[in-house]
Amino acid sequence: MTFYRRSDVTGIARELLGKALFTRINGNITAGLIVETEAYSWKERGCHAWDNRRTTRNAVMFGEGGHAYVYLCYGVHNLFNVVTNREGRADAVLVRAVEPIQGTETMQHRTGTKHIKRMTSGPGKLTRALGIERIHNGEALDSRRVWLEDVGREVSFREIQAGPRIGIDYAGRDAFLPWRFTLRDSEWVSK
DNA sequence: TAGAGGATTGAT
DNA sequence: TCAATCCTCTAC
Repeated sequence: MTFYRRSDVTGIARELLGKALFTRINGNITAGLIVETEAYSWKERGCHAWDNRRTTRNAVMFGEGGHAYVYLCYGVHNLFNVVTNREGRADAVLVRAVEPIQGTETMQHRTGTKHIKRMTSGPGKLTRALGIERIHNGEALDSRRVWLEDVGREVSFREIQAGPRIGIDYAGRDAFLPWRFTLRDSEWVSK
């Protein structure tokens, strides 16, 4: 868990590419290889914890790194973040897309889609496929229900593409920070 | 306690 | 381009 407790949130966001996000829901294990992430820091306006704003919703961001931050977006979608940094420093990495690697049929059943390529290509879609809901908010990421694993997928520096984050126009200049990271040429990224 | 709006998605 | 949808957050 020390991996998550560093202050380098953009470094962690890069390093999460190629790692796998697992869930076990009612005995069903599903997993996706992380191919797209975004970094958020309390130091910038894109972040829910900007300027150390502490609310009921974002409370887990202020806890120790290595926990899940799950919140409801637009009243419709659950978005999954990895809380990073030490207690009191509210940083997080949003997982925006994964490549299905286990339990694909279960994920198709949950999402009701035949198009596997579009099934997990977005932050709201991958949580639905993996069965992640707000009850998982605050869950430790070495738990039996939600966890991350290194599955031996090597990611070279050249494979990582950086660009501005999506959907945070309200953040002013901070919306231009190149804090969105994708695996170059992956067919599983959003949009 | 009311009102505005959101780290999205899929249909038009 | 637009509606869905439900809290959360802020201001009064």
